[in-house]
Amino acid sequence: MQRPTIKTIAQETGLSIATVSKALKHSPQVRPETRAIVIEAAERVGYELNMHGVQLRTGKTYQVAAIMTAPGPKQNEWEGVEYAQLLSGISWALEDSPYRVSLYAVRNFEESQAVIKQIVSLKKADGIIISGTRADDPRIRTMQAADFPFVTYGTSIHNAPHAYVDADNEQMIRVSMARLTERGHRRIALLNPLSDLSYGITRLEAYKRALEVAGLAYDPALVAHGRLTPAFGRENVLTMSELSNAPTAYICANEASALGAFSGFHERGLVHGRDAVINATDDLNVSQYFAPPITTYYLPISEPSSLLGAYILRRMEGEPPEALQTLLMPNLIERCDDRLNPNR
Amino acid sequence: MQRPTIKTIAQETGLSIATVSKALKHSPQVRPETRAIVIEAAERVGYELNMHGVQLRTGKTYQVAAIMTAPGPKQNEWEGVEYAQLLSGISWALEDSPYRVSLYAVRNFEESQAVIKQIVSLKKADGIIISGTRADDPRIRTMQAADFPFVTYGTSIHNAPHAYVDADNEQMIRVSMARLTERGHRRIALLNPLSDLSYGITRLEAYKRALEVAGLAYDPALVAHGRLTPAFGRENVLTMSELSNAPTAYICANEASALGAFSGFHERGLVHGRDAVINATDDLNVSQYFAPPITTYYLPISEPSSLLGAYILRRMEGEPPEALQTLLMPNLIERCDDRLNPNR
DNA sequence: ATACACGATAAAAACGTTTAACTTTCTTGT
DNA sequence: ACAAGAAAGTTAAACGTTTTTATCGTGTAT
Repeated sequence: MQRPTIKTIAQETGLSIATVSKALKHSPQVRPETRAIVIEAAERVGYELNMHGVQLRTGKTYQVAAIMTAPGPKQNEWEGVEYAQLLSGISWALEDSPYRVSLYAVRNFEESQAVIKQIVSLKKADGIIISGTRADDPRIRTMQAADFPFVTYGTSIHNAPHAYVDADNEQMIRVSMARLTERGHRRIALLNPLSDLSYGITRLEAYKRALEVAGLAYDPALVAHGRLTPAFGRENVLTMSELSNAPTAYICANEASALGAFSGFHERGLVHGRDAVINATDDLNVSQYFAPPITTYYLPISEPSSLLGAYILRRMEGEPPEALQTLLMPNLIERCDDRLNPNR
Repeated sequence: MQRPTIKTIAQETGLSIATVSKALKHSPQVRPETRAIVIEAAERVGYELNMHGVQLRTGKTYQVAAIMTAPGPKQNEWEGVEYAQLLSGISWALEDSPYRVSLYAVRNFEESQAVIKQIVSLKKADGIIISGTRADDPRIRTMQAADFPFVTYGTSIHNAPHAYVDADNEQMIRVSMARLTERGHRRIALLNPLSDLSYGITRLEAYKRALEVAGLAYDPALVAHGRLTPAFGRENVLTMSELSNAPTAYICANEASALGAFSGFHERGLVHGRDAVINATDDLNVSQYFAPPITTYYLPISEPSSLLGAYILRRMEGEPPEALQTLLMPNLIERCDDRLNPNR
């Protein structure tokens, strides 16, 4: 038994395939009664739209490309793990639409650039979702030049307006810094993502402004940029804690680097809350299981991810990008007093 | 300017589209000289195969469906994070093929069953990769009944032979247990995945056999089944450590539950190496950053994931499933002596 | 010389859908 | 009563590819 097509329904109902097609798409050109007949027949024979026919005819792919930058197969660092939740969130947001998530894993920025050019020029998808945006991102320019729908996870600084979702990094750092300086911290380290990433820049600038407000000097030795792995967090605690004027607080850009920072504490014999404290941003809700639990900004990854999915749908329907821009403010979870206490 | 098709090449060369099509697919029906002309013209005009035409004509989708079971959007536990690396590994394995990874996020087993039935009956993909296999897995039966190519991450126990990749859980538990009993442990807790999962059963049975070998009694109070979140690890340490005869070693099925176990230690004031030890399986290489680092079985997730990709390709080409079965043995990394030492 | 096979190419049909253009029937305003 | 227009269908073409079948020389055996 062959899979039924609109032709099957046409024969079944005595109508033409054109009418069947129109009826199924709720075209006003067909009478409600006729439509009812078609729908009934469709259900009776178990009809399901064959996307291949649609794709060929319309040129639409009904694919949303998710570009996932992950380090090569050989590097097995704990990095980018939040991508799993990000992808499933996007996937769920598209659930009731005809769109599917098509995965493009790339190793680095250059590859992502090449992949995006390909998707755009060969129209391998109808929309693109990228992350890891740079201050001036050439991928964004590529997609804008081709008028191709896309949403970014992360803002850009020098690009023309586009749809994005991001955490409010500026506010996070501002509040974090105020809170720490209030509690007596004078030497605060910033463990930041790679310096070409847009949110790295945002965070650094907010950090500098906060120092100024608190009347503290900016010391480049307390700022590190790198891939946000546990190794990165560990290395920097090892180095910075040896400074003559070591930091008493570390602000980690994610949970992985925070875990690594703890590892550095352990190695150096530092006690959290006595010698220094760690604050972090966490979108996997894992910092509460650290020993001790630490103060974090928590933004459940499901929120930005479902927004990304919703926004790409609306973008593909032609909604202007200006209406699709959101900065989400993570929740401050104070698991720790974060004042240094010499008796601990 | 329109995108060039085989028709463009046909006009360009004066050949028919049939010949062009055959030439491009290296059919023996066309002379080498003719083929050379076609290839040259194709490159000159920048021809790229349009998959939609192929898909409609051949019925092949060139999609590999990756079924990803992740808890619903509302639950933001640190679970399933290794999926990101798993997906990127699969995606890379398919890189040089015409196949793409199409993501299907599901919330639970029932949904995955429904999704698989749909993919199989509506031929929404050419192959399927699933994980979280059960002892007797109905999804496997569905796919086998339809003679649909698939590979599982995880073995099954009662199903007919199929292509799979898995870690060697039996050996892992056997060696782990021998090592711990050798070091004097008499009360060993097993933090296991959900009991309907195939590898949960494998691990439990290996655990029981190891107890027997060591002449130790099986105590159900030392075995827990559940979703492998940090919360799970923590809860079980909290409970088990209160037993009159508390365990001196915890074997955790993944790094998330191990992290949670540490959190339980901290809560109860237990010291790792003095009161008890934690061993784990880890495919993200994160246990080395625990404080202290713990002994783990480490299997870089890139290995099984690239195998999964390679196997589904071979399976779709018709290779029999019996040739595509691999148990990978993780590396034992001893970061800790794991003997209890009261002076620590 | 004639039939035959063979090698290389062309013609045509098909996959399932959408949509522009057309036809027929019915309604409506004058 | 009649032209104009709307409403509801139908016809046919098109998207890009593969594949079956047909065509046409050309070389070979009888």
